[in-house]
Amino acid sequence: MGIQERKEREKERRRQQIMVAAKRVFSEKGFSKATMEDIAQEAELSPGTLYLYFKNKEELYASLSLRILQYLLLRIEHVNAVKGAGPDDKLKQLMEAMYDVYEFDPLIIINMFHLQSSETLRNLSPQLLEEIKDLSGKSMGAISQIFKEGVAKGIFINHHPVALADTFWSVFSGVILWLTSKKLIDESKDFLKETLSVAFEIFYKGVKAK
Amino acid sequence: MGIQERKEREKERRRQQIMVAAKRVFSEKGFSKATMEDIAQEAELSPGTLYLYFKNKEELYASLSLRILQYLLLRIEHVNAVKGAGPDDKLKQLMEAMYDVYEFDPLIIINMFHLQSSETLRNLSPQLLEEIKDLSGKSMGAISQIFKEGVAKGIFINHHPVALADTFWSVFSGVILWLTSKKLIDESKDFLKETLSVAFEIFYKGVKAK
Amino acid sequence: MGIQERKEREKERRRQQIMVAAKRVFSEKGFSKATMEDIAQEAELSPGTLYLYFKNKEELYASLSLRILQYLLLRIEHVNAVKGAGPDDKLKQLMEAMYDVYEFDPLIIINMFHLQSSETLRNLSPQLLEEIKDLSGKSMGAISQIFKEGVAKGIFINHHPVALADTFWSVFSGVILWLTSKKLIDESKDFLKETLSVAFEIFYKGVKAK
Amino acid sequence: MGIQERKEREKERRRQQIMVAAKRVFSEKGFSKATMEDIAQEAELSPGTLYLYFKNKEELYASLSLRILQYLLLRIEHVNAVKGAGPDDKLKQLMEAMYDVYEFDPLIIINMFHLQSSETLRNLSPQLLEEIKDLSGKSMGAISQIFKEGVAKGIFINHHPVALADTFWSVFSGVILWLTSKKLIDESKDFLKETLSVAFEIFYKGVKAK
DNA sequence: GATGAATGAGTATTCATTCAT
DNA sequence: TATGAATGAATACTCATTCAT
Repeated sequence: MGIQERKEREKERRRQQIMVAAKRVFSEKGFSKATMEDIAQEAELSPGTLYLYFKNKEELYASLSLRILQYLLLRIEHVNAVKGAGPDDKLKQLMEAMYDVYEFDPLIIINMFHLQSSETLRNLSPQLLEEIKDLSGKSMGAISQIFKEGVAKGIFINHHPVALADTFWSVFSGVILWLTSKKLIDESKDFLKETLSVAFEIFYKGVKAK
Repeated sequence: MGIQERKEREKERRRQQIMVAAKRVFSEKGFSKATMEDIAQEAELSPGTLYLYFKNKEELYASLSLRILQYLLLRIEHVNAVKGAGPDDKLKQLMEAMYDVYEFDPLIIINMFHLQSSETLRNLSPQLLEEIKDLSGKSMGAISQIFKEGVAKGIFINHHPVALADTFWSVFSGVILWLTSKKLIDESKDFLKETLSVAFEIFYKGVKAK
Repeated sequence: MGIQERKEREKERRRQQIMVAAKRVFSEKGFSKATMEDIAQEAELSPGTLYLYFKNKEELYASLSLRILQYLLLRIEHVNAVKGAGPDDKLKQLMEAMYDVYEFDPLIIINMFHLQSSETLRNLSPQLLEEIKDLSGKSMGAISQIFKEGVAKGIFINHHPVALADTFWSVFSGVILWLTSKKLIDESKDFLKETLSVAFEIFYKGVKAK
Repeated sequence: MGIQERKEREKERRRQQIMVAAKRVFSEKGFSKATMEDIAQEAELSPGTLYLYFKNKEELYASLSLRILQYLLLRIEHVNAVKGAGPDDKLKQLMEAMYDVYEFDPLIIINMFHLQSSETLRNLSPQLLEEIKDLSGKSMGAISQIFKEGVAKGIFINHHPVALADTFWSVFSGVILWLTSKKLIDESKDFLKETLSVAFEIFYKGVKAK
């Protein structure tokens, strides 16, 4: 078992090593332009080895999303679990959590969108697909929960919590993508943070009842 | 002259025919997965013919953006030109305009983002590139103008008009992309419209001073 | 018949117009890289029109050779026909004739070689093929005739006249191609003439008996 | 080390295998008409494999020239290095060397000419380009050296050694090309050898002083 | 005759994936 | 397990040739 375990750990280490390399390469070139050769080189492995750990290119890409989704859920649940904090506070903390997640892996937004391609989904193993769906659902549920409380207590405007959660996520991803497209992010992280602040301030003010 | 003119029109008709086909195919498969063969088949033409009207795949794709950008600018300028309307009204009309633009061509957001790729830009003819830059700039300028007025009159919160315009666009594109990724748009246009309304309402309330 | 004749002449004029353009384009780009579109543009005609006068690209190219071969034969026969001139004189005049032919159309050498490609021959009409073979044979025969006389009179070394004729032609084409490959011709026509002189001088001295 | 070495040798073997196939195919069809598919088939490999060993079609073609140039230089330098041999002898040996080179690879002439195309040069890697230029230069230099000696000793006519070297090469390539174009080479190697002899004899006699 | 738009077969090149070692 | 050489299907783009007008 000790041996079994060590092997298991070693295997996980390799997966991580590949994913780190893949993240860098996908991040720089995008999914289509990045080649498995690129990733193998970045990971200092041979192309063949990649296929020992990931079924194919799509699954390697998707597994990146899985990791970030895990982190996302962790952070959001942590916000939700704080005792004694009102929806107001939680919303603010949620904003910060989202920013941290983005810092942890700026690809998060692109990942989330790429994942939806039916072509991509077709190539994933059912197990991975299931995990991703599960994590996405839980994350959105946790965000909704915050809004549910706020609406229930009359602190937030009377919209369906899921709609508010969707809108919250939209604002966040919209800002990221917009700034990315304007090439403003690479030049200045401060600018991104500031713009996100403005966006959230507006969102926050707009969300409050009365 | 009649002949010259008719030929010109015929040529334009073909361009449109190809663009309509391209829009469908790109829309379904995305830029990388769509092949020129696909588009030719959809347009009921041979692959070679596409190249009589568009320099290459990138330029065909970009020309789709050009058309939508033209329509976008038209609508925004129209909003701005209304006499006697306050920033409040204009903002509401701007929201409606954006929705119309989206209905005119749902690919608008994806187009805008794809366009930024430096690889893409490299392959465009300087003329087309110039036109696109010009139109994008003008559109964003027109949106900023509305916010400039609102801020100047103390109706909107005191943020830089360009920042507000960016945020406005972010909210819009974020909602679209988010719902697209959830495959909710195809299933229900009403749901999109409603979600956009919620998002804009929140944005609108958040933007108002006091 | 007047009408018939005028049409005939008009048709010939067009053929010439196309051939002049083709010569320029082939000369600049070589056979494979030159496109029918290029030639049509140079001739200020449409691509389709080219096919009214020439069966295909190969035949257009071959017809250029035909013209130059006609001129070549004319010049060589003229040298041969001079009364009272000895083989010595004739050889010198032959050298000059060759140079004139080259000036008339520098493509002559390349043409002669390209023509041999079995792929090319396959695409020629039997009639054109026959004409070309006929002209080539006659030209080489006429050159051989000069050497035949020289050998018979003991003025030239005792080699088979055809071998000498082949060698003569080889020296000429060899110099042209060699200088072309060194890009020396375009830069200086004088250099070509001088090098040809040296080559012919050597040839001349080597050819003389004793 | 043993492994490293064996791999290296295996790799070189593959390069040779491809080059042999390429030589055959280019030889038969010429550069433009030969396809990479043809070559792959001849080499009993897949098209993709060719690109593991050669950057592109141009470079594969050029590498054929490189090999023949290496052999050419080897032979010429060997002639030049013979102690006690006069320019006369060396010239004769040079003739034989040239013939051997031709037998080693009959494509030599065509290769040399194709190489000059600026289009071709553009597609070569700088390293390969440099090697080719270097070898060509050295070969011509070595030939010139023989003539330089002959002229200095008053054995050869008083022309610039480089001019004589150019002429020598011209005669050689001219004969080859001319006979090739007449399809005489394939039918009878003896005929080529004889014609080359005649040509070189003439050249030799013409080159001698007095 | 002349046109030039349309064709579609042809080709170099790339790259995800496999498999013998 | 790991390798990386080999594969071969896939694809953007070109261009000689045709044919309706």
